Amino acid sequence: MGRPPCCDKIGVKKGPWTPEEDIILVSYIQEHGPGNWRSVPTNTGLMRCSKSCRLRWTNYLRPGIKRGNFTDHEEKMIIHLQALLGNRWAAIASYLPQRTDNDIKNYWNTHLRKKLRMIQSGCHDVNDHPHHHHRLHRDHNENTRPKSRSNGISKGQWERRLQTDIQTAKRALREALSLDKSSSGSVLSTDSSTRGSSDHDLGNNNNNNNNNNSQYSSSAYASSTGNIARLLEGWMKKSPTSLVPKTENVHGNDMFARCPSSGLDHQYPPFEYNNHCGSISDRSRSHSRSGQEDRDATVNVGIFQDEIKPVPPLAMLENWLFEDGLVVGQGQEDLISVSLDDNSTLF
DNA sequence: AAACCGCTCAACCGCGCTTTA
DNA sequence: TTAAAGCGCGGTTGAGCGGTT
Repeated sequence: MGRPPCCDKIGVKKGPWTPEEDIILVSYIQEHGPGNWRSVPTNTGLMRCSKSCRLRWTNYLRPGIKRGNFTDHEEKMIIHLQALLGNRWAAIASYLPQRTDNDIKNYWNTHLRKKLRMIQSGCHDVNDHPHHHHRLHRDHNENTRPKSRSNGISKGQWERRLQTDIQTAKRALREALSLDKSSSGSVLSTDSSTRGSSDHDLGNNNNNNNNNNSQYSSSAYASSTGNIARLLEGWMKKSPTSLVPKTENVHGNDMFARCPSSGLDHQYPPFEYNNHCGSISDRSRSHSRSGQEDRDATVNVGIFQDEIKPVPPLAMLENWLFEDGLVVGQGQEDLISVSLDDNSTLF
């Protein structure tokens, strides 16, 4: 007997969420906090599956989410984190607290994978005009994520393969980024022409001044989402201290100034972000995947305590990536040994 | 102007894994 | 120990949009 569905399929609404539904969901979470999703449809009257509610919250309604154009820096972070971690989108998203794993996955699939493929194939014409390229092929073989789940490779094989993959990815990445640096316009830069009106923005601007997408167009629903965001903002301002992010902008455009997750920075984050490069200085090197330790670290931090996860020090990753073979920076061997010998630390 | 086509992305599904009671 | 609940992810779908013909 298999696992029962998270909800019965009868009478469950599917499809895009309406602003009214968003408000209902947000109001409920405002009162009860996220979690116990199974009870959400029951208690709110939403004709939605509990999983759908959770996804809607985590991907779109949760405070601190930035939507819309990815900055060059975010793009580069995604690229080299993907090279490091494979398609572990949640892990990657933990370094970009304003972005959701779904958002990053979509961005990777629709933009970055294509760009990297073109770069690696020696084609430098990476203008991302939608009509200059054929539809993305679903090339599943290029995933670097270990597929131990599906193919049952052993941990040893997994690690060797990961190490090989990492080396390959690092080479490719160095090439890509050197191309990027050598050109006046970033090779990997976000092509705003491809993003157009489909970019949804919660009414917040990115504080990256290098990002020239100062004007976003927004769809009707984006503005609806913006309304929800404003509703949340108001709620945050009047909420008890434990729930109130100590920032005037809960949607966190100033993530690098207030990090790790603006709007969530009241959660005693283990890392600080560098304002400009976005790197993370390690405040607490020793974190554990142990649930108890995580819980201990986030005790009494409010209703969003499940939304911050400790992440490995990105500065180390960056140093390792960019300085590999050039300068043996402090911590590189550490990182390699950590990542390959102590999975509990990195993963 | 309309049909067609390709792209984007929100949303869904299914599955395996982990956590919790 | 077990089942339920939740999480993370890969894969996919389809509406909406914009460019091309």
